[in-house]
Amino acid sequence: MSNNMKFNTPTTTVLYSIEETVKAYRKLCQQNISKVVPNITVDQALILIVIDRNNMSQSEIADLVFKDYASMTRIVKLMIDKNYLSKALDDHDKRKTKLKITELGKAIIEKLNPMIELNRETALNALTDKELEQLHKILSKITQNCQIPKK
Amino acid sequence: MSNNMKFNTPTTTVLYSIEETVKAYRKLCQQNISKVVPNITVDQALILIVIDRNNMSQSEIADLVFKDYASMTRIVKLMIDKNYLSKALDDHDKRKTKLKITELGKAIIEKLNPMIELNRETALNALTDKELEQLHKILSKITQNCQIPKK
DNA sequence: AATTATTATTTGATATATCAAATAAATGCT
DNA sequence: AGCATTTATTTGATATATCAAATAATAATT
Repeated sequence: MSNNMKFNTPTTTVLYSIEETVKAYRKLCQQNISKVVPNITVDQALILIVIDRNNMSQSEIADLVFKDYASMTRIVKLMIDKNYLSKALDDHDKRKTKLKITELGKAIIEKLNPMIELNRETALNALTDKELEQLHKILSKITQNCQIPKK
Repeated sequence: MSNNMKFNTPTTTVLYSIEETVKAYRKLCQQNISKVVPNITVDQALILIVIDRNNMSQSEIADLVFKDYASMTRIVKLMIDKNYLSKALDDHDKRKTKLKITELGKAIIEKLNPMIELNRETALNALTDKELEQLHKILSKITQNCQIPKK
């Protein structure tokens, strides 16, 4: 009821402040990543690392990083062009795509790792474990609330 | 130190879960907004309302909603094409743009308002005032941590 | 007043988001 | 086996994000 006392106008709504944070974090990440690997985007960097750590099909990876399949197709294409990735069909299911990190890709991941760690530490500086837990819990609730039942 | 125990891989970092929430909320908003006003995007809807409530120049509005000026230019252009907005030069400073809501725009805002309220309520369902405060506080900290000093 | 610097906005180029429709391969059904 | 359905990915169209460079108007400086 009075829940929204301070969150009443569009400019003071949750989305507003959450989105502000996301944008600030992405900007920080992009700037720092560019210092160690020019010509790679935050999304590409994340996807590269996720592919490296998970042996999954393209759309499973997409789900993991919350990318639309169409977006994923295009991001992957760009990374193949830059020779970070290569693509092959899954032997057992030729609809599926298997993505492999190239040597160049692996070298880039090595460069990225410490910077990603730094970015996280920078963003979470002075946050307590408790706060992180709270944040996670609250965000989960909101995410849950926003789920649209698919019929 | 052990701060990151559970937040160690890229897929479990803050950005990850914050971005998940943002995307879920945006999706909900878009679906609901489309029900009352087809052919408008979440961003356009937000900007329309913010323009209506604030008598500011284009870039001030952009700052308010965290849009890049270039993006703002294009969003505004689309909304002018759809006759939601009109544009005029500021009399005292001809570099500045004054945006005005058209009659059609005003009618659309009327349709949007209740849905925006509903979206917020849906997203924040079952969240306590305390949680909202915590969320706001934690997000502010992170946003602050991510600020890049501009020289 | 003329020149330079700053500010507001735009444009170009490229990356990503999203929806709908198209493909192609695999599965399920009869 | 043959056909309909589902699944994984792609393509097209449009919107937005971001950076750099361009414009145009104002402000500051010499």
